[in-house]
Amino acid sequence: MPAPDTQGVILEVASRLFASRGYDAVSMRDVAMEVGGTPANLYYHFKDKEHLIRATLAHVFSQRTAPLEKVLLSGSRPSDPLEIFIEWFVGLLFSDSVFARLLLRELLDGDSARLKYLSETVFERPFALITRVVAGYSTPTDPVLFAVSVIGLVLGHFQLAGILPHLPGGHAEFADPATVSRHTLELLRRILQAGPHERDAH
Amino acid sequence: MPAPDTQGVILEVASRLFASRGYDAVSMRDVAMEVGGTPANLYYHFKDKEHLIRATLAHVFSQRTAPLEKVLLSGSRPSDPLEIFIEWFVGLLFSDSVFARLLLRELLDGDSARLKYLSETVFERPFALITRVVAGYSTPTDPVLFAVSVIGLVLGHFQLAGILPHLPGGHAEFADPATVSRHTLELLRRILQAGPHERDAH
DNA sequence: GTCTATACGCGGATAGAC
DNA sequence: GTCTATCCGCGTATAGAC
Repeated sequence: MPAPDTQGVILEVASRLFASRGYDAVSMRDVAMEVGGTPANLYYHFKDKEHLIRATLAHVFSQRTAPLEKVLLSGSRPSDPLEIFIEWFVGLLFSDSVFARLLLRELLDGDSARLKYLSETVFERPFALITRVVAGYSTPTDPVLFAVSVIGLVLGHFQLAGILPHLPGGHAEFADPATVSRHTLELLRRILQAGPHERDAH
Repeated sequence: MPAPDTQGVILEVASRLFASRGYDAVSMRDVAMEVGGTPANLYYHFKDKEHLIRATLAHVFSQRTAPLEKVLLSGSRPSDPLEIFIEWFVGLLFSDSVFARLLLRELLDGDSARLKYLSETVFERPFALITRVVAGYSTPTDPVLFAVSVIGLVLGHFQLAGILPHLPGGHAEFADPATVSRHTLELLRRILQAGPHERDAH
């Protein structure tokens, strides 16, 4: 077994806490306590709280998006890449709340510098992959813009899942991954088939 | 002119600060200072911070969503209700960062009790209205689920607007309201036209 | 690497005068 | 209604021993 690897343990604990409660609501004391150490030791491994946050984000985002490349290549032949992506992304969001919540936190509160940093270090690749996937279809507008729609649609469904049960007509099943996955795919297929380029598609 | 109305002033200031920095990062002192008063006086008007937050949210959400009913009715005839809604919602999100950010904050961090409270007091009506709008078209699946897609799609575009300029191919114009509005409408129209119920629509 | 001890300001919240 | 004064715990961060 590998050495205890304190840094890794800290990042795991921090990612869980930051994701569920937010950066401000989680103190260095909280993280240290749950790691089984002291705040002082955290400051040995990370210069300050901001650096711990950045390291946590980079760790989680890069780790979780790394499989995408493989997933897209190794899909079973009959399914199309868009389906593979949607199912992977929906599955990730709904099953991995650490990833999901940290991502939404950054989109909401990440300052421009942090977003730029994260884009360059981790998001560029996966976003380019998704753009290339949708570019394989005959998109009604610019593929990049359409990629944003695809990601946004899934993200939106995930976010609304929490409030949906309280809204009129909002059955709980509308907020489950299988439904979201099937439904968004259905919508996207209709868009992809309805265009004037229909003949060239597929 | 109406009386100074301290409560209202507090809510305005609080909504601005909470929206931009988050609840934890804004102290009662911060709010008091910007209001031109003291923390003690805030506690005269609101039991504690949690109550101030709830009052702020209810204030902002109900105020901003109130016009929706009128907007949907008074649309110029040639445009369809979905277009009216999309343009209103996109415009609201992109022009009113207080509303937009508080909404996203709640979807992310609102506990179930607060989401239930907000749903019952302010979101039920607008959501039902939107559901009814989309139900006027031949939606491919359940109208409620489709309403979630419509809201989610717009919300997703708005959220990604902040990071888009840093991503490959992410031109700044893709993140502006006019583009988002036009583009999402284009997508939705394709979905609405592609269904097997096409003949019955419109 | 990890600890103990500690500095010091800021946080929510209340008592009681005006 | 609004203030001054205050309590007290918790926050980040560091010094220095082990």
